[in-house]
Parts: sequence; C-alpha cells; structure tokens
Amino acid sequence: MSALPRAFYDRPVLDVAPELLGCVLAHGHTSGVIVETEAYHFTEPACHAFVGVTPRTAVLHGPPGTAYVYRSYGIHALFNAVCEPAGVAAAVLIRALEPLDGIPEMIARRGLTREEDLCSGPGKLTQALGIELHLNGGDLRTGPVRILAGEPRRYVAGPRIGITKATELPWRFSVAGSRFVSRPWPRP
DNA sequence: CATGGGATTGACT
DNA sequence: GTCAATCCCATGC
Repeated sequence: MSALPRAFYDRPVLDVAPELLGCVLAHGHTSGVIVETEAYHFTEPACHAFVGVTPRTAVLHGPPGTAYVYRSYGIHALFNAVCEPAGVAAAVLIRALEPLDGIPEMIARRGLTREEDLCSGPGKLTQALGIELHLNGGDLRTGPVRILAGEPRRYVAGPRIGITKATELPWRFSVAGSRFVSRPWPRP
C-alpha cells in the first residue's frame, strides 16, 4: 500500500473528507481503516482557523498533507489531516478507525479488549495508535504518521458531533453500516 | 498576567 | 441521563 500524494489533500476539504474513508491511518506497528471523518474549513466558526493565524493554527494554514494534532479538554489528542492549498486553512478530523494491524498493542494502550471500542472515537484512536502532540506538523507521506491509499467506500453524511457552532452543516462522513463508528446513525 | 472554553471520554445516578 | 478530569492557548485587562 502506498501513501496518498500531496495532490490528494490539495483539494476542497469536502471532497477529501469522504474520500479518506477506506484509507489506512498508520503509526508504528499499529494501523486502522478510516471509517469516520469530519471536515473543517476556516470560513465557518467551528474551525480552529476561523480566528486567523495563531501559533495553534499555523499548521492548518500550512501545506496540505500534514498532521494537525491538538489537545482537547486537556486530556485527549485529536488527529487531523490538513487540506487545501497553503494559505487556505482546512482539515479533516479522523473520528474512527476499524483496527487493522497491531491490535494487541492497541489493547494494551487502551486497557480494553473489544475491537469495536479500540478506535471508535477521535480521542480513542490516538490513544490506541500512540499519537501524541509532538507529531503535530508531520508529513503524512514520509513522517511517523502516514495515511495510505485504500478502496472507496459507500458512505453517509450528517451533522458534526461535539461542537457548539455551525452545527447545521452536514460535514460528518462515515462508512455505511460500519460497526466501528464513534456514534450510531439514526435509522434510515 | 488571569481567565475561560473546548472537534472527549469514562464513570456514575 | 449527568458530570468531572485536565491543559493548551486565545483573549482581554
């Protein structure tokens, strides 16, 4: 499997977010298939880059295909892939994985054994893969954290989770029928 | 320099 | 269903 090229990320974030479903996020000996994503764009207030360029959002304004990792609620590291050309701040939050490689290592880090619970949330998957803040800004093709090409998946879209602003935008995407998503979808 | 608010999770009523 | 944990950083004085 090969790493996604920079050009994959150098596009509108609403195109990239659903196409990341089915691709593989890898760190060290652990990896998983991406089954849930959310898009964020500087033009809407839920995006950290809405406030402009600050030390925190510098990576978001940088070149596409890099990792944006930040601490949430003082406890969890959340992982994003930076998209769109440098100067256009946007990112895809990876919200859930289907565990692939290194499952015993994930179980040890998480202290749980059910595969559905290892990576079914943005804070859970970073813990399972050992992704921490120092990986912020890394190149997703050549760095310690990589995203590898995969097969396109059928998906569903809906509102983003856990935010208080711009909640009306249907910018959450997940693989149709996956049991590894962070939150279930309402009945069709 | 002090303050306040989270792109969450897990434990508990 | 409710709620605390915990820390980076944006904002305002």
